[in-house]
Amino acid sequence: MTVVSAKKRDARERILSLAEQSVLEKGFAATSIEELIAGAGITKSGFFYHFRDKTVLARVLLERYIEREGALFDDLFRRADELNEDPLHGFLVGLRMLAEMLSDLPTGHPGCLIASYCYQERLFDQQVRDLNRDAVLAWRARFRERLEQISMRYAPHPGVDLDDLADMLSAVVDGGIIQAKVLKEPKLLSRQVLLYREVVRMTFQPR
Amino acid sequence: MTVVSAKKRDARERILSLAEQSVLEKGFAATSIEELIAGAGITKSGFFYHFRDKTVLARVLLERYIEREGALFDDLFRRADELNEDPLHGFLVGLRMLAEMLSDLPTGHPGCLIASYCYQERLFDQQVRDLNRDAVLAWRARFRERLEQISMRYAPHPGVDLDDLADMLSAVVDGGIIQAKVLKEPKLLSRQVLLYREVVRMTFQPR
DNA sequence: TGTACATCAGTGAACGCGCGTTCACTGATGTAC
DNA sequence: TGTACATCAGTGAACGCGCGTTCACTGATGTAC
Repeated sequence: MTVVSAKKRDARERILSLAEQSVLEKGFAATSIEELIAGAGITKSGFFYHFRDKTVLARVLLERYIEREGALFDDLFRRADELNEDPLHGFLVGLRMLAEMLSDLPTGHPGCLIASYCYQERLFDQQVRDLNRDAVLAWRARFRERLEQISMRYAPHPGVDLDDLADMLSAVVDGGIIQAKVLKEPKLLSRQVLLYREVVRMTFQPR
Repeated sequence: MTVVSAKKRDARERILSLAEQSVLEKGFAATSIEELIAGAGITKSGFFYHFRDKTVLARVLLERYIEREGALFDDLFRRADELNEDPLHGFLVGLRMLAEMLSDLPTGHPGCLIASYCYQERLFDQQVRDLNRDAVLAWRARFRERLEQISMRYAPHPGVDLDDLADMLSAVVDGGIIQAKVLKEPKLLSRQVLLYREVVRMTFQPR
């Protein structure tokens, strides 16, 4: 009940959040258990009480990330849909809300764990790689379904494949995160999302 | 002159190419000098003859990558321009050539070193981070210049900013590489480039 | 209500291994005169 | 053409440090009867 005992209760959660930040900034291999326990205020054995070994940390970290970000997106686009009955307008509103949410992050987006793991894939076992794969497929399915709804009312521009257009949103976000981080221009990411929004508008614009 | 002496002469080059591959698959921290010298067939001291320490390897690796990829793109789009006097058609042809080049890579694109370094930025010193930054800005300038040429003949779709459209190509490539790697769908990357090409067409299409 | 036992969330000390780095040295090739 | 010296591309052995992991143990809290 006291602050101390409340702190004690979620040492595991503190480790996870410290680990996520460190992995996004230095990579998984360079994220040492030593630094995590120093930050979380427990001993090394305490770490191994919560995670059998470092590979378990990698898996839990990714599962947590996928679930959190998935819920965030689903929630955001559900809210956008409630404001609109037209699927195109709903998607456009959702994209605008996404851009606003991203531009509200004061220090910019901290990074995508899927991208980070992708560039260190040989550090991870098959289970983690499959997790990553399924996450990317889930993003595709998410947006693909919306685009399909839209295409039932508005004819898409010929030559634009809906699967590709669905993938493009994830690609633009992942690529935008990288550019924004490297250039230290946080706004770049939300600008890319707004440009993607424009692409969607052009794609379904009557010709 | 013999195979052996020729091999001996470019141990440094062998280290660099082994290192690049390993960094793209495991990250910089997990790429050990030990594995590089085993692959290159020299001793550890041999490595330190060529690179004062590991940070020098990181810098040389990135410089080499930036120069190589820059030359590749410049060459590709110069060839495309020579076939076309219209800047829009030249760019569209260049993008098609890029997509073809990418789809010809049998095992898919090996990865972008800039993206890899970005997700491990705290491992590197300011010099390397600046190198990365300048590289991203160079990509933006490259494409931005082309888009400007095009916009002098064709009015861009309102609401499409040319800087953002320039960044979008890099973003789509970086994001496409990640998705292609994670899904093990090499074709995804060239499909994204072709979709970007379609976006350029839509942007400059007369309305 | 009291006691016995189980579970939770750790502690403390030790382990071996691999890592990046240093240092004195060396054989082959190139250059000056 | 022969000799002296310099440079190039390494070798071999040793270094200490930090890393992930193990193991026996522990105090606080929860549960059964």
